[in-house]
Amino acid sequence: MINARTFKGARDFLPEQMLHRERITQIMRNVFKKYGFAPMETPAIEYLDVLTGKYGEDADRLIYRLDYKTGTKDAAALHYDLTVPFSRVVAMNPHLAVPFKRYQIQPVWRADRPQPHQGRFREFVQCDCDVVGTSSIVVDAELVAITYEVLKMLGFNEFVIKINNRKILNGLTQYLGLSPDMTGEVCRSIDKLDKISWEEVAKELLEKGISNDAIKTAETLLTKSEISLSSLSSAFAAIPEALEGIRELEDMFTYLECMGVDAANYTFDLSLARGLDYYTGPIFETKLPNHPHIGSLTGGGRYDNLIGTFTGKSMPAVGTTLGLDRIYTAMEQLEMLVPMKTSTQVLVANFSEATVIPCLQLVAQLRSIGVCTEFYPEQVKMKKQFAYADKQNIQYVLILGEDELRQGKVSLKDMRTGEQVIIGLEEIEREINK
RNA sequence: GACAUUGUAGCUCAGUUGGUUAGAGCAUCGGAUUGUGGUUCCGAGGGUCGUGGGUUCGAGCCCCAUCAUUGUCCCCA
Repeated sequence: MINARTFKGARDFLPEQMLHRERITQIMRNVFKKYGFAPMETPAIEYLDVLTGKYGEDADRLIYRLDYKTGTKDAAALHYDLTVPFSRVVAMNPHLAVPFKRYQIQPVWRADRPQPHQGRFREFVQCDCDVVGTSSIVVDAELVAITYEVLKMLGFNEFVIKINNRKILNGLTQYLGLSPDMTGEVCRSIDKLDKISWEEVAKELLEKGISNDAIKTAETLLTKSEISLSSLSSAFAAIPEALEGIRELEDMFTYLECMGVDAANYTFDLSLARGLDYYTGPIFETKLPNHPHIGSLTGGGRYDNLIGTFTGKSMPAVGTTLGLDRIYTAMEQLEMLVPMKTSTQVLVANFSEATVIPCLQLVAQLRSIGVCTEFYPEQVKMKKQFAYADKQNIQYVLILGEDELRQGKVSLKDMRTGEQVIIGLEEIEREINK
């Protein structure tokens, strides 16, 4: 016998999960389309060299390499995200009308340690929307607006979209008198500020060889609960790159406000870093402040140099990912998902041999007017059929038995209230839509 | 990859200083005079106690190994 089991970090989704997941992605699709994004897909499998060298050293180790022909030019891997494959597509299709806006919903794979409670898996679904071909910060703002709109529609209230800019972080490193190649290290440490105290971060920075002076300087900027962009711009007055980043964010916030995004749900956060190497401009990430153990729900940013790694010519691009599994995990833990086992609204009971034909005609009629209807396939006790409806959370049971057939009527029971009425066929639709 | 945690029925767990035939709740299935669920009552099935060694007259319990789990870190959606 073979031990039936799922691969570590991968999951099956039964109907009660899939109904929710489909609802979530449907909301996303609708919002993406409303903002002018069109669907796209890329293969799950890519040549290894297409993927490597874009994410940073740590992340490269998490790419799922396939054993197939290792060490050859054909070395392959499962895609680690959807942004890099998308960039490859853009590089291969130079005549795309820009700005090109696409969304893409597919599983991705990462070879790290699963932590389901935090919403971390090896196989998980990313829902990306990206725009290439424009440097306008308007689209960066639109991506944040999309994130806001989707999360609001799903019923989230206490979420924060943190926004920062790689240009500001580069400026910060300069400001601290550190060499540019320290930016990554410094960012990784300060990024932890939402989880650990400044003292612990400072200790980590010291271990990384950052001078005490630099740490002291950093402290004045990072330990203010919320440092404003304007106060930062006076601190960074002599650093042109940082000033540019600050201006971009000021514009972004203006746009967000006029698009009606609630300021309670987004904030500038100097400590937001994001690990992926390819980001160049604004970056953003959504967290639930009351549930910090759940990783970021969404994350994205501008990556103006990524497509250039395939073409040699840089091309502005910005995108964000909505993490279906993170969102789902959060909704599960916050008890935002009402139990659902089926879309069926009406179960027609199978009373006897003599009523099968009229029942099937009734079922067809209900389906033709868009009512999701099931006919119980076997003639078993009513008790069993009602118990099935109950277990499946089907709201209505319809009986067309011999008595009803004689009267030309049906019995309709509302399983939630327990009420049962005898009505004519033409009244069914009105009754279940009551 | 580092540290910690836990492995007993499908699930959640009891199981005394080591002592007969390993228990409960939930879930599943069947029944309570044959046209009605979610409440109740009765009954049934289901476990080589993660695996392999060792100690012992005797191991679910003690020892060693191994596999797996879960959590934190790292990093991320």
